[in-house]
Amino acid sequence: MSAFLKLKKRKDFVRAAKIGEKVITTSVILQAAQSLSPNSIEAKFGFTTTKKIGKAHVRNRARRRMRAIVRELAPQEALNHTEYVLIGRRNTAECDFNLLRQDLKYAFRKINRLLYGEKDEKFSSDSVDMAN
RNA sequence: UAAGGCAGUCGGAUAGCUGCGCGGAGGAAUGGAAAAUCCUUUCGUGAGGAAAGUCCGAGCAUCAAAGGAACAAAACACCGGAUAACGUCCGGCUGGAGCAAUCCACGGGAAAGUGCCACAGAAAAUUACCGCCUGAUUUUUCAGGUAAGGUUGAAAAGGCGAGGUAAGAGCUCACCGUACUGGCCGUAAGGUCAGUGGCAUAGGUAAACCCUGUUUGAUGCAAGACCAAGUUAGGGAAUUACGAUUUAUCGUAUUUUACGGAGUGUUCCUAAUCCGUCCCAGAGGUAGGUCGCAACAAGCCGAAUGGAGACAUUCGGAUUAGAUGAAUAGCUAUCCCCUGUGUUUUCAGGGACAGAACUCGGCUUAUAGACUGCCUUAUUUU
RNA sequence: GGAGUGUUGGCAGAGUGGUAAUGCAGCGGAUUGCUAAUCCGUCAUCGUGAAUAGCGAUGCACAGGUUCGAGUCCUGUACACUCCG
Repeated sequence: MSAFLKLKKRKDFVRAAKIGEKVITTSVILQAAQSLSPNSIEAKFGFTTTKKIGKAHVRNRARRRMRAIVRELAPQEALNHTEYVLIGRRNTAECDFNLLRQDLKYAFRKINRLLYGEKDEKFSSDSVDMAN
């Protein structure tokens, strides 16, 4: 099993886009929404790469790089009961990996603040503790 | 050595750490147990020559049977061969390009018919404006002959030269082209030699309709098969027969054969199937899952034999991708190659085209760079 | 994965194989004291040129082919859009 749970339904992706919050960086776009079902405790992730960013092998590469970073950052940055959607951009497949990591880290922190406000900072830190 | 042509091979390599899909094996948990799910350890394995475009041909599956006939629609088209099949491949022919090796060509039929050929031009298909010649008339016309010369155009009734004539004309002749006939060579397309016809068989276009011949049923793994949560539930009205009675209600049974109807572009045939009192539910089947589908194939590699070759036959050998919001990644080091700076080292940047989705045979398109073999031409040396 | 449709000036949109229509926008001029409306002209690109004159060449997504001649017919490529669960 992979280190994180995946989003599989189109419905979930659309909900994250419409209801949820959105943060845009130069290398990647992050969307997030609170999970509906009470059963799912852990954070879930989905990846989108449109035809706009390139041909099939470029899209594959972008998706793999995003997945690699999420695997690295998810334990520290992602919150429980939340569904995240990452959308690839034109330079996702080619840019420096460190830049991608910085962008995503920033995006995670900003979106968590937007989603839960300042109050839930504690909750966030709790989850980090739990993850650790 | 330089330039070129053809055929073929490869498509960065190695190591380490952290991870992912699939398969095998072991362990732990849930569970009465099995199955199943999930966690974990370990071993194995994990993109291409085009995986691409979806342009052809097959397997496979469904449509009652892929069975027959006609029509419609579509594709193909020099000749011979190869192949499971093909619009593919091989060898030849014809025409064209090149000094040559070699390359290119949808390359049947225009004397079955129909259409179209703008503008220009007398005329774009059974043509005659100017002209030339003869005769009449007379000072510009008429009748006849002619298709040499002129203009237009992409294209104007074989070309060129000589004879001939009132002027001309294949009218006659030589050479070339072309058509027909015959001999020889070739399986054939065709080649070649000889003869004959003067060519009234009078132009082009079939990637215009069409004609001739050959081939093709349709739909594509989102085909299709199986399991199946949830949801819904049941019966109601009618025909006929019988029985009961409250004489218009209830109960039970029935709606068979014959006959009619039905269906893959259309019509028909063969034999089979289904439906037939009607409506609706049920029969089933949605979400989801399993199979199809993962090591076996008209496949690949090597050798021998046959063949001019495509290829065939025989023998031997190798083989583990299998996802389904979809696995092959991230980082580091060393080497290799390219570009820049440049004497070199160092340094910096970069690594073509591109990602399996049921499986094969082709075609087409994209592709940095490297290598191998053979052939042609030119130059130099021996 | 599969099945189809399309691409024409800045925008919309016609176009039997034979001179690339038309409308809107833009630009120039007329009209007006000024503007709007109206009317007239121009309006793809390049070269030549003093020139928004004239002339020539290239243009209908791109590249080949058939034809005397392709926006149109044939083949391939690119891009855009639609449908099938």
